[in-house]
Formats: sequence, structure tokens, C-alpha cells
Amino acid sequence: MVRKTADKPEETPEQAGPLDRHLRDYAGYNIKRASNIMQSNAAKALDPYGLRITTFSALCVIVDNPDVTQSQLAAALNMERSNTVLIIDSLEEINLIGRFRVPTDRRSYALRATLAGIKRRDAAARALAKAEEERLVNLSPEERAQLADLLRRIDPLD
Amino acid sequence: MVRKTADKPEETPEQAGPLDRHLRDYAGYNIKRASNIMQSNAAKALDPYGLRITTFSALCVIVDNPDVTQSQLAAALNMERSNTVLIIDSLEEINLIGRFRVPTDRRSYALRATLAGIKRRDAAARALAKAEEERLVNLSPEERAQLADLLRRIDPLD
DNA sequence: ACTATTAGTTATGTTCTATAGCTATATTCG
DNA sequence: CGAATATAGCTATAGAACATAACTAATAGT
Repeated sequence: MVRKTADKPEETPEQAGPLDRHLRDYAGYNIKRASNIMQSNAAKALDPYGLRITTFSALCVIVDNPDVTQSQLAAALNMERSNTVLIIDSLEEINLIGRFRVPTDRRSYALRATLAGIKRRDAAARALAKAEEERLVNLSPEERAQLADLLRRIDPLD
Repeated sequence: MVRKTADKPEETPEQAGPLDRHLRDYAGYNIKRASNIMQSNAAKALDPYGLRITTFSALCVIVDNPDVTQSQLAAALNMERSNTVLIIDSLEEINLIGRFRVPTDRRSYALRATLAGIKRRDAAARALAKAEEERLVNLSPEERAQLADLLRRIDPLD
């Protein structure tokens, strides 16, 4: 491809500052950057336990809510029902949870964690808490609570 | 596949509350949920301008920093150099930016927005600001500033 | 000059997310 | 009751963001 040449390096940018200074005015930009960091951090922490972020999240909900259905799980995690299927499949394949038929509604499954699932969740949860801790050293407990509060006012949650 | 049946619906969960109550203790979980909302919101706002979030972000940086290189752009947006290539390609294809050879370093390109690129950025930026505004109605200006501050202490940025 | 580094590129793979359509079962309501 | 409608789970597929490895060309270091 033919490329033109920048004959003169032009004037230096009017106002100095970081290259992304304009973008930093967007809450979404700041949230996304922080999210990326927390996500890759979490993924690394969970990897030794054979869990991804989505499978860990699902496992967590199932451990804490025995007999939850896939639809309830999808709603709780704000994801599409179709996307829960493979997540549940992979948790079931490694015997961390089981699908059980519900006599009163044969369309749905009651999801239950196995003993191994509970143990795996507990261990992974501790590792994740520790990994987050390292990332949040700059925030006091009050600030962390405030961050959670501000974020929940963006995401109505319930 | 053979499925067992849940003979007894078991006891109701010990402590009540949302199904994801355990997960809400993780900053990463709260950030991710808020991030998903802001991202899909931003994507919808930018779509009419033919921009995705990543192309808009890149365009923004290029408009504000004429003659920035792809490596600088990648560093500013915290992304891999390899992933900037297709983003820059697509911005160039629709004539919003141009790649210009740098006489002093023939390895790199100086990226510059075209007039159309500047106009497109400005229009998209306004639409995005408006869309974010609607999502952040529950946060006062002070709270938005505080959120940005807290997030930047997670992401060291510079 | 020889080596190491940098800029851009290509190819590839994973993960997350979203949509449409399907089957089986439940529910609603005329 | 029976027909229409809704729900639960599943399949297939696609887009987008993100990451890694390996390559070429050009530059910088020694």
C-alpha cells in the first residue's frame, strides 16, 4: 500500500497530559480498565483450581443456593440462559456439581454442588480473596465499601 | 444422559438474600457487572457512528495526539500492539485516520485523524457522553469523581 | 560489524457475550 | 377440557475483546 510521508512533525499537542486524557472523562473507560485488571488477576488466581471466572461464579452460586435452577442462576449472574449450559456442563464434567431432576417441574434441573465442589469453591474463594487483596492495597476498607456502593448504583442488581 | 432425581427439595438456604450474595464481596465481581452495563451501553451509543468501543477509543487518542504511533497508542490504551493493527486498519478503511511514514524512524507510522475523523469523533463523543449520563443519573458529580479516583487507584494508569 | 531491540504485522486461540431457533414441559384461559 | 402461550434447557453460531508466538524491517547499542 502507498503511504504518504509526514513531512513536518507538526506542533506538539496543545495541552500536555496522558494520551488518553479525553477518554478518562468517561466512567465506562475507567471502569473497563479497572475491570480488565481485576479480571486477568482473578483468572490467574482461579486457574490453579481448574476454574474460570464464569465457572467459579456459577459454582459459588450453586454452593450457596442448593437446588437453584439454571434459569435462576442465569438471572443472578446477569447472563443469557444459553450461556449457562456449557458452564454447567463443564462443572458437571469435573464432578463439582450435579444436575437433578425436579419432580414438581420436569423442565428444570436442580443444581447441587458435590462435596468436592464445595471444597473447591472454598479453596478457590480464598485464593481469589487473597489475589484481590493484593490488587486493592491502595484502598482502605471504607473506600472498598464505597466503591462497591457506587458500582451498585450503576448496576441496579435486584 | 442419566439424571438422578432430587428426592427432597432440601432445607431452604440458611441465610436469605440474593443468590450471588457471596460474590458481591469481590470487588472484581461488582466492577465486572458495572463494566458490562457501561460497555453495552457505550456500544449501542457508538453504533450509529460506525464505531465500536475500541475503534472509538483509538480514534479519540489519535485525534487528541496527532502523529502518535501505534505502539504509543497500544500503551496508552493498555492493549497489545498486535491488536491495534486491525483497529487502525478499520479506521483507515473508512478514512477517519491515515498512516504516515515517519522520516526519522521508518519502522513506525505517525497516525493522524482526517477532518472527517475529527468530526466523527466529536459527534460520537457527544453521543457517548449523553448515553453515559443516562446511566449515571444516580451518581452526583462528586460521586462520579470519587468513582474515577477509586478506579484509578486500582489501575495505576501511568 | 554483530547483536539486541523496537515497530508493525500475521496468524491463531480462548473467553465472554449475544441471538435465533429448537424440544419438552407447564400454565393460562376460553 | 383443549388450544394458545410461556418457560426451562439446549444447540448452533457469531461477534468482539484479549492474549501469545513468530515473523520482517528498521534502528540502536556495543
